[in-house]
Amino acid sequence: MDMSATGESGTGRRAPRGGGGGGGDVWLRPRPARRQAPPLTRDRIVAEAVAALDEEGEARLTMRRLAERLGTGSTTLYWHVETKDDVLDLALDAVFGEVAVPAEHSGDWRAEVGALAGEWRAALLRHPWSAAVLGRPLMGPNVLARTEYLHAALVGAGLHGPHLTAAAYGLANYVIGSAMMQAAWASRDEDEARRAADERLRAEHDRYPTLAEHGHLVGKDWDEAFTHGLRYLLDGIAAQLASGPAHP
Amino acid sequence: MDMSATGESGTGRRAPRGGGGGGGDVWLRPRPARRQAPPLTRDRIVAEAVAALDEEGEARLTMRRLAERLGTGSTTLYWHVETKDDVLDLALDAVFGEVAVPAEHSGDWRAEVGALAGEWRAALLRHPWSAAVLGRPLMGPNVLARTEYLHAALVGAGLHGPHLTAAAYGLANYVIGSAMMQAAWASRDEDEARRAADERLRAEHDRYPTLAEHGHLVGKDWDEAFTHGLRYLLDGIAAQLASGPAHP
DNA sequence: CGAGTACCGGACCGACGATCCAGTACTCGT
DNA sequence: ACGAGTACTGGATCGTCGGTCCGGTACTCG
Repeated sequence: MDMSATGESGTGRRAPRGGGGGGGDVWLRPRPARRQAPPLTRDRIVAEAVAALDEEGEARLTMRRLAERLGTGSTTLYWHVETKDDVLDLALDAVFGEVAVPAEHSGDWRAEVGALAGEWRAALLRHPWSAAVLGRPLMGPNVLARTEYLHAALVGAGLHGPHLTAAAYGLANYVIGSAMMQAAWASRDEDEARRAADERLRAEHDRYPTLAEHGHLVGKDWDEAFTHGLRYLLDGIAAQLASGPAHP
Repeated sequence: MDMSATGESGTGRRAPRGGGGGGGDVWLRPRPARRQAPPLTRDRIVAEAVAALDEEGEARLTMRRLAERLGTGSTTLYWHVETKDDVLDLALDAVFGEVAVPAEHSGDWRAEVGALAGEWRAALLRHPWSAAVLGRPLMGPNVLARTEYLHAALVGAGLHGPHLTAAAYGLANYVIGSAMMQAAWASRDEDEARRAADERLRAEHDRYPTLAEHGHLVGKDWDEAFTHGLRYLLDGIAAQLASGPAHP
C-alpha cells in the first residue's frame, strides 16, 4: 500500500506546543522545524506523572493519558520506561524526595526522628495516591537516603542490634500505616464519609458500644492523633535507651 | 424468617446479605430443590476470591477468572456484587474475620492488645495481597468488631479522650504498616530480594554507611522486629497510664 | 398452568498495558 | 560533506480487562 508510505493519515499528531506551525500536509513541509521540546526525559515523565496523580488520582493515570499530557504518543513513554509500574516506583520515590534531610545530626535524636516522621507523613499526604502505592519494596535512592538518616539518628541515640532494628521498623511502619489510613479516608469527600461512618456506628451501637461512645470520627484531629501516637512510640524507645547499659 | 420470598425494591439489585451475621439458614428454607449447583451466593464468591487471591495474587484476579473458578459466566457475578471493588472490600473483611476475638476481657490489657495485634498481623500476612489492598476505609463488620474489642480493651486499661484515640490509632497503624511492608517484600522471592537489596546497600555503602552497617535484611527476623516494636509502643502507652491521673 | 421473579450468560463496548515496526531527527567519524 | 549509526517517536494492533445490554432459563407461587 502506498498510502502507508505517505504516512499522514488524517490525524497526524505532530503539532508543537503552540499548535501553530500549520496542520499542513507533511510533504509540503520541507523543514519540519527542529525538535519542539527537550526530547522527553525520564525526569519529565516522572514529574508529569506526579502531577497527574495529584490531580486525577491513581485510577485515572494511564500511559495514554500521561503521554497526552506530555504531548507525545503513549508508545514513546516505553522508550524511557519499561512498564507502568516503573513510573509508579519512580513517582513514589520522587515524593519521598520532597522530605528535607538535614546535612548533619543535631544530637537531639527525639527532635530529629520526630521531625523526619512528621515530614515523611506530610509528604505522603500531600500526594494521597502515594500511600496506596506503597505496597512495593521501597528501594529508591530518595527513600534510602531518608532511611539512612533515620538509622543514623537512632544509632547516634545509642541503639544497636535488635533495638535499632525494632525502632526503625516501628517508626517507619507507623508512619506508613498512618499515611495509608488517612489517605484512604481522604480519598472520598472526607466530611461526608466520616459523618456516614459515625452515623453507622451510632445506629449499630449495640454491636459496637465502645466505638459508638469513644470512636467518633467527625471532628477527629488526625494530626494530633499522629503526634500523640508517635510520642508513645518515642517514649517506649527512650525507655529502652534509659534501661539499657551505656555503650562504649 | 424467609427472606428469599421478599420482592424487595423492584429495580435495585438485591443481594443476599453477607457477613457472619446468621441471616436465614439455607437448610431451614421451605424446600431447597435448588439447581444443580448452589445458586451462587455472595459468600461463595468472596470465599473463592480469597482463595484465588491467595493462589495467584491481586494482579491476576479478574472477574472473568473468578467466574471461571466458580463455574459461571463473568456476567453472573454482577448480579451478586456491584463492582470488582466490592469483591475486594468483602475479601478484605473476610481476612479480618479470621482473627479470633475473645468473648470477654481478661483485665490484662497488655496481653489482650498484644495478642490482637499479633493475630491481626498474622491474618494479613497469611493473605499477602490483603495488605496491598488496605488503601480503603475499613468499615466491614469484621473489622469493626475487632476494632471495638481493641477500643474496649484500651478503655478498660483506663484510657480516655485523646489518649485513647492516639493509642488505638497508633496500634492499628503500626500493625497495618508492618503487614504492608512485609507483604511488599514477601511478594517476590523473599530471600533473593533481600540478598539483592543487601548487595546494593553494600555496593553503595559510601552513600548509606549506617544502613550498610546496621541495616542488613538477610536473616532479619520480621517477627522479632514486630514484637519488639510493639513493645515500645505498649511501653509508651503504659507510661501514659502510669503518669495520668486515675479516672473515676 | 401461566405469570412472575430470581438468576444466568453470549455478545458487546470502550479503555487499558504493552509490542511491532516503520519511520524521523540528531550525532559523529571520516 | 556525507553516510552510517544512534536516539527517539508514533500509528496500528494484540490480548485482556471491567462493566453493560438484553434475551434466556429455572424455579416459585397463585
